[in-house]
Amino acid sequence: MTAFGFHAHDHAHCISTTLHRAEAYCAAHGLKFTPIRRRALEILLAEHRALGAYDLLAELAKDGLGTAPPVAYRALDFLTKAGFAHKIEGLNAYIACAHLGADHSPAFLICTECKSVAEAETQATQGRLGETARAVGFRINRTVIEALGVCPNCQDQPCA
Amino acid sequence: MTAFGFHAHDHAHCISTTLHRAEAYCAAHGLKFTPIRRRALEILLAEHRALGAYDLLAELAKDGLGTAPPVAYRALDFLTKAGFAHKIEGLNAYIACAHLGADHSPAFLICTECKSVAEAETQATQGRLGETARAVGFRINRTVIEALGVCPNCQDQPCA
DNA sequence: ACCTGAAGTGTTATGATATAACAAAAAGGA
DNA sequence: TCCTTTTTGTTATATCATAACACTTCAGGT
Repeated sequence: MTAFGFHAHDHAHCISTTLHRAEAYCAAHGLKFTPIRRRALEILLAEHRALGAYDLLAELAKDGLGTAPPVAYRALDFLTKAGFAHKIEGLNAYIACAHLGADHSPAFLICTECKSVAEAETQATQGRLGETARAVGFRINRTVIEALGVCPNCQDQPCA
Repeated sequence: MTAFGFHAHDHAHCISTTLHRAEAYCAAHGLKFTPIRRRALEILLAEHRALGAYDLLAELAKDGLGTAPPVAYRALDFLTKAGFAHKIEGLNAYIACAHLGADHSPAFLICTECKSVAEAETQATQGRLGETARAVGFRINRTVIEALGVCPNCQDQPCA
């Protein structure tokens, strides 16, 4: 059990169902869910926190799945392109997608105390940014929306 | 002249007024607007584009203002803390603030073709992200809001 | 079964971004 | 002046990311 959207939940279940969904998605789209890629997703899913590429690599190395940086970056490249993971730009770190399957524009609430991350949905084309874009004729391809702050759990423990 | 919010404008004037505003702000707040810091802001202002720290350093070096990375990072640290510049997380690059003086939550429209950047204002606590944050009790300290896409100028020149 | 081409993997090296640490100099107040 | 704080100069190193190339694996066509 760990924070998910800052709430406790059945984490083992959450991991296994997501892995199965990823498997199904790959089968349906002709993508190869190789051992390295599968294990990388599993590692990211093990925490609802952003992991650095080298942290991921260290975990992969423990399983004998590779030791050089490209191993981790290739896996992350696959996972992010497939929509199974996202990069948190503000942290140079990576996190498993919480809404696997849907083609979406994620937004993140990142706790700077405990490093846990919650994923929210946004409609980038709505809101002030979308208005501004339309007003000046800017075409949006991708959005990076991240809020840094303090999650409810950490607010309850002010001096932890 | 270069793009500003993707529109042409009197750029020399824009640089000098912003520098003067920064000077006034520093005087009013007891901050030291040293030659390195002033020149760094001037360099960032010279383009409405995001510049890498090492690009900035190269420019500073031309003026004999330093050659080692900390020189650039210290200047950027000062400028960002003073609100004179922002970091574009999606590019690991830095840009002069277009709304100097106001304490604000900037949002950016970043053209991936010509690298020009427009700065918009947002109210982070409004919109979907703010709703979600309030709903789960998350306290937002800082937001990163960036849209990557194609500016109107580059849409007009599809095969440039 | 065989070839072939595309995708994936192993590995070395390097590039790009950023900071730690500490000494020297400058600025500003008591 | 003297002392403290801030800024600067410099070396070294940490951290994040990719280029390049050889080798392997696997699916599809014949």
